[in-house]
Amino acid sequence: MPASNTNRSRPFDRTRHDHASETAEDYVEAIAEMIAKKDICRGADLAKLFGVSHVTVTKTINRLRRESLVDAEPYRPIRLTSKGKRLAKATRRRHEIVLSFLKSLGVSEAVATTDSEGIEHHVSDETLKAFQRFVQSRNL
Amino acid sequence: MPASNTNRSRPFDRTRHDHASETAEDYVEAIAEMIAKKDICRGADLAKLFGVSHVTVTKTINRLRRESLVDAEPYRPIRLTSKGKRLAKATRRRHEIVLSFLKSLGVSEAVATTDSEGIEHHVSDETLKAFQRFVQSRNL
DNA sequence: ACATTAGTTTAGCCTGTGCTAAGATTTTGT
DNA sequence: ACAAAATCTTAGCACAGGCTAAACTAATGT
Repeated sequence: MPASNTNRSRPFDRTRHDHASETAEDYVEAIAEMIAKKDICRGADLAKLFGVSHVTVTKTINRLRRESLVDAEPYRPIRLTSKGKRLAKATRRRHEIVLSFLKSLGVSEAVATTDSEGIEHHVSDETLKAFQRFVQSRNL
Repeated sequence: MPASNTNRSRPFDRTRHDHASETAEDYVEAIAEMIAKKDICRGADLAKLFGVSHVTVTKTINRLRRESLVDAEPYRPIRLTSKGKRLAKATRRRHEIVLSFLKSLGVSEAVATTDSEGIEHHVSDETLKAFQRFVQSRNL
């Protein structure tokens, strides 16, 4: 969530809600990627990807539906709403910047992949811009 | 937790447990800092610092006690066990590296402070070393 | 067509982290 | 000494995200 990341008033404002939106970001990003790759996204795929049970996926998807990020009838593949697509796009952009930044810094591909997953949700717009500047300066 | 951070086998291995250990890290770090500063740490201080109710603090402290990170009798100030102190020290080191790294990158003090809070828990040893190298190279 | 398999949902449980309200204990001020 | 203030605990609720077991629906193969 680019906007809310910027407006974090004070430190230590990370609560249950922050965790929930991180999960939301991970899900919409993964859903968008799967649809791009295989034209379809099923809960079972997400369960495998995230290493959780399909039941957990169902529950989370229901929450995302409540939040109008995801659009899916029972027993049907999962799609993103336009709101979900927007969030997925923003999350992906952020993720890519963090990943290429870590690689530019000299972190190995494997570790950069893992760490960028964790870091992407905690990077403000200002820091993201600093990351971009750095990558750009390295790729001259 | 430096060790477990390094050994993350695959991406997306962040579960309830990861969130719980982030909380643990934040708590022991804060407790150590308060004791260093004011010689004493009370739940009410933590509640104010983290912006949660004191009841939430009590519950979390109870969990940390179960995990032998914290040592406290009822209605008494909170202390760290040696395990807690070790974790606090490691967390603090990590935090400081991330913070000075962000500042070296040109991120403002305020934003670096906030972002380092979020990022510190997701940085592997390899990435941390890359951060250190960068800071060092800037401070020549 | 229909049985098997794959995928999904529902029910019911647990833990962590959040809350308010109410009660208990310590500390503090007079 | 003791009332007021500060601090802490307990009880009881909510929600997110984890699980297994069991039931249901859809897709697939012969």
